[in-house]
Amino acid sequence: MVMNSRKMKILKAIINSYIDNGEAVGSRTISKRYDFGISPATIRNEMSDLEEMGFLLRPHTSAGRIPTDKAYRYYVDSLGEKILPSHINEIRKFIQIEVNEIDLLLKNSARILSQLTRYTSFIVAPQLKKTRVKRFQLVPVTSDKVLLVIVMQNNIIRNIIIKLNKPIPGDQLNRISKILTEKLSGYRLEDINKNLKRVITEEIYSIKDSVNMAIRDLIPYMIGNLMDMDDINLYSDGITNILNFPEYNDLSKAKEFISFIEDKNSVISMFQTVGTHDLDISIGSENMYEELRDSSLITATYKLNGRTIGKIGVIGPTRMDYKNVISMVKSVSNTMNEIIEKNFSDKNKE
Amino acid sequence: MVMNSRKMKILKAIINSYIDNGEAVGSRTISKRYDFGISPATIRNEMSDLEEMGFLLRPHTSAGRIPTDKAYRYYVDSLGEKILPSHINEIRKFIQIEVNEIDLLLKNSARILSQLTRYTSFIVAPQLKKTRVKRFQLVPVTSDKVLLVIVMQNNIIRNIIIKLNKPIPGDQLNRISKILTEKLSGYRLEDINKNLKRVITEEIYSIKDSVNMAIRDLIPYMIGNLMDMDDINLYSDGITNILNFPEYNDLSKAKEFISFIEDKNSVISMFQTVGTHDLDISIGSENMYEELRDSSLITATYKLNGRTIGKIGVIGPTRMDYKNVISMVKSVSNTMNEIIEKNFSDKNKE
DNA sequence: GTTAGCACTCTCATGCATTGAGTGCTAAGC
DNA sequence: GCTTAGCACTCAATGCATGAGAGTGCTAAC
Repeated sequence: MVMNSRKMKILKAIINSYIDNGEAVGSRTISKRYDFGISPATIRNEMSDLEEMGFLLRPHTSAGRIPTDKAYRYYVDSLGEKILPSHINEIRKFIQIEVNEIDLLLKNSARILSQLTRYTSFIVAPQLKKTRVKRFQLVPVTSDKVLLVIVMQNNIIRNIIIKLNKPIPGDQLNRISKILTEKLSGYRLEDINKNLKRVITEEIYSIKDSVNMAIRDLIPYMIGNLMDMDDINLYSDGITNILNFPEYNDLSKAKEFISFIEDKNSVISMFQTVGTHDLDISIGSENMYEELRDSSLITATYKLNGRTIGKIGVIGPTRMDYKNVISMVKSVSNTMNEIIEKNFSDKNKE
Repeated sequence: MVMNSRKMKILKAIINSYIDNGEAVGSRTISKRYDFGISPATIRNEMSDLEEMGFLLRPHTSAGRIPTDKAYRYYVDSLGEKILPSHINEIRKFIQIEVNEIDLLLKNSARILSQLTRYTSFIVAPQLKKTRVKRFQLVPVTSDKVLLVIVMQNNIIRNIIIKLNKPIPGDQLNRISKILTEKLSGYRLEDINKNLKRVITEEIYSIKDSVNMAIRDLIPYMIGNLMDMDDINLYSDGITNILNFPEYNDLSKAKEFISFIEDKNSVISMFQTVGTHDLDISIGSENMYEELRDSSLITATYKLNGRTIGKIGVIGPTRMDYKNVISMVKSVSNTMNEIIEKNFSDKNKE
């Protein structure tokens, strides 16, 4: 049995109809709604073939047919690269081109993505451990606490509050900040923590300066805290959107799904199983996780200086409006790239 | 008709039973489960009285009776102040006594509160506008961006990134930070923004110093950004917990509830309608919001230096395990107070 | 004042027949 | 040989009747 253009037309019609209504479609429906110039009986024959080929299945004898994961895959592949970004203006307006804090950008992007698609959106924040440090600044808070502000080379900023055993005189903090910046800028966060730990410590310890003792006191706390800071951050939005879809009218199913996507760790490892292309689509059974066997996942990346620094994604039922969702995911990722480029790229290096 | 001790015993038995099972309770059930030494028929008479008094109602003739909001109110009032905090160790362990960032404390508190109660928890973060500033520190980010770190007198820290028109030389930033701290520390954030805006501006403009021009450039941006920072922050957790309760098996009801509590603004204004006691309870129809007519809200406050700075709350069905929830809300609020006292109070003033 | 007995009410689950959508097959038509 | 009208068949969904079960109110006896 081989696919031909008429089978293809019918398959697409079935998929579109099913995506619209969520109801199994029969031969008469297709014949009436689309004017293919062939009778329901003929369509029945073709549908029977498509079923044999694994593109359709019947929930039960007297229902119509619904597309299989294979059919969605075929459909999505046939859409190809033709899908254009859309809603660009809406997205830009909502996300704001001028955004200074990357966290806000990610949060807003997750929100607009879930609002546009009506599905659940996720955004994996950039991991900082591979990022290089540009500057340290210590700020006194109380007698036994200092704030360590870290400015990364990509202009992302992180705060760590460090509790000291011995207070460091306030007037020494600027001097120490300067030394830390001199000695440590350009290193990756993870290197400061691991490999270079000893080297750096020695180098800094050897400083002939009045603040030597204060630094000695500070360093261990700093190293301990740097890594805590870097757990992967995840933004999500529209988790309860799925309650609007008939496939989750079964509450136990909805709960299973929600408890999966509410678990930060499962979602993060889910993101690690998908590809790393600019756009990846994972349909139903293609997902590694049992809990997502009825869901599709559309992911894209966002970049800084050409390097992927994070991922965004939308999860919805396999009966998903792929065309639109793909286009929106593309748009949001493009817009994010543009904004990140503008606000955080190397061009802005001091 | 007047309440007597037997009626009271029966009413409490009915409420407890209904809280446990969520099923209307009949006279035989009470007679069997509790050994009151009276027959179902007698209980029936008493129940009939209680119904007349407005404490019970029947969903339909052949069902048992369920408590009204008035009954819950009576029940809760009769619990009085006797309820003791519980789960203290669990809470402390989870929240961590040593917490440096208040945001983390709030997030963790919301989580443990929803996990313990199995309902939805909320925490309203402290508003900063009434808080006084302790220190400013500017940190260079790029040539056209500086980071303004604000340390409040309660040791809460906020970052604002300010985009400049004219770059400020890096070596002037520490000097400017010092001037800003000298001139502005002790003022409330809102005063810096509003009333004192002009005065402060003039005072700072009058500084005879080489950095005068830089400050003139900075101030307008700073003032514009200060207020943005202060939208009320809300943490919530366990929103989907309600799906576990039979009263929300009706999906449309669940959706109505979820879309209400997912809307930050409704929740914040809801918190503004409840009392400001250490503990407030709002049962079913006592709530101002139509969407909460079947829900109860238990709120408490948390304090810093004896002044209420925020609220915490739990929302669940009116058929709520009041005794336990009240006790847990009390515990969490107590633990928060303790931690805040330890880590953020005036005692830690420099 | 308490309680056993009883008629009554109402929901819920079950079973059964009906309906309707959809299919596959066959035979006739182009 | 492809297309299609006709028809028997299947199966979920719907509606309806029925009985069981839980609970009540009332009455009369204790």
